[in-house]
Amino acid sequence: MKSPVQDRRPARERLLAAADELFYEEGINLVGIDRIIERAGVAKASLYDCFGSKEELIRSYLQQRHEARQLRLRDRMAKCATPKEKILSVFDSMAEAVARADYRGCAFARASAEARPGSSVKVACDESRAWNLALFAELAREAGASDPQGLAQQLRLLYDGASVSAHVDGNASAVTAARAMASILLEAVA
Amino acid sequence: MKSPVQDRRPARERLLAAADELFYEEGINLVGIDRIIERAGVAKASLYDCFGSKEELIRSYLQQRHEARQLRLRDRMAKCATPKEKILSVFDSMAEAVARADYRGCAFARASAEARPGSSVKVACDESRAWNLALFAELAREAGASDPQGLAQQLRLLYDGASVSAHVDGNASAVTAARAMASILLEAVA
DNA sequence: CAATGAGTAGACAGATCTGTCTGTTCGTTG
DNA sequence: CAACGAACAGACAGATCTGTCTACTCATTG
Repeated sequence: MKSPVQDRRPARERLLAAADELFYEEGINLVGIDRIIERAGVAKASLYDCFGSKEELIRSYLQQRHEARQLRLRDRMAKCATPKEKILSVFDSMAEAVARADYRGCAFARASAEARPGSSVKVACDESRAWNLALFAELAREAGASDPQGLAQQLRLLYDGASVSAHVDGNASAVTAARAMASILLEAVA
Repeated sequence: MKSPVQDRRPARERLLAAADELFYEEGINLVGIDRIIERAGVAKASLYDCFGSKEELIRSYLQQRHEARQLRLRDRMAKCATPKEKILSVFDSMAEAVARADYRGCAFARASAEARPGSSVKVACDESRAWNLALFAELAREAGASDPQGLAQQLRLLYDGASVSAHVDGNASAVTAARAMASILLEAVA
């Protein structure tokens, strides 16, 4: 009677894939459980078997995005010769993301805006941000900056600004502008 | 029997004041009608008489914030001698806001993240952003920039980045850093 | 074959939210 | 005084959301 399962991936994977699409596109609060299980082609009970709660599903969705982003950046940086190039490649990575039609800004910034303070969702967002800053600081140190923390803060400021503008205004040139400003900051390090 | 109305301001004002506090502090989707009317000390029917819907109340809340911000900036800029000082005073205004204990980031960015695409809330956010950019562009033109639009975009990028960092990380020094970078951009105009 | 475990469909409870409606109080004004 | 409008309290409808629960299917495995 019922349609057979076409997608042979386990329920957990299909749920995460559906969550990734829907949560990112429309926001974690506007998307309900029912739409996720419908898109995933999964029973509600399976969701609660796998994740236990919507909150935990959101956390897993964010963690998955964070890890994917880490991989993407590591791949890209591995092709760079110098720390400075690695820093700029972070902006190149953003430019690539922004160019996609389904770009909706930083997933963590968006989730953070919707999350209850102190929730595990908020914690996941903060961890991702901390990693970003640490990455910039590490690269700034390798590049020989006299104040790596300060430079890292400046770089992230540019990164955040570009992300906001690219998303809200649909203005991809903001990323280019941010990269150019970052490049100027790096020239000063010499 | 019932307690008399202590606050003599009309219901509309009290509703807007309550909305301003709650929506800004916790987000437009997490705050329900009931909590607003309770804080305002107003009957539910009054809310719907005044605004017609929650959506319209949110729109009015954002409009009120936008107008208050315009006034604040105009006041501050009136005390500045040069266009460059006026531009930097925008960052000073943000520094002042960030220093407040109840700072929760840009109200428009937050509302925008929670709003449905195409909603009147989204439109209000876009209008506010457009005004910001136009202000920077106008001042950049007065300052004699060769590419006022480009400079304005850079300035807003710094502004957005500082706002995000100050809010999410609770890091007020981001505003100082953004102001310093803006100052460098302006020196280059000279 | 029998047992197990993963998955499915869908009803249901309980909470919450927006918006409507009824009926009342009270100050102002004609 | 009488009429009116603005505000009040609160019940109610209808939708939606999270999370639980029952009962069924089916493939794998001992």
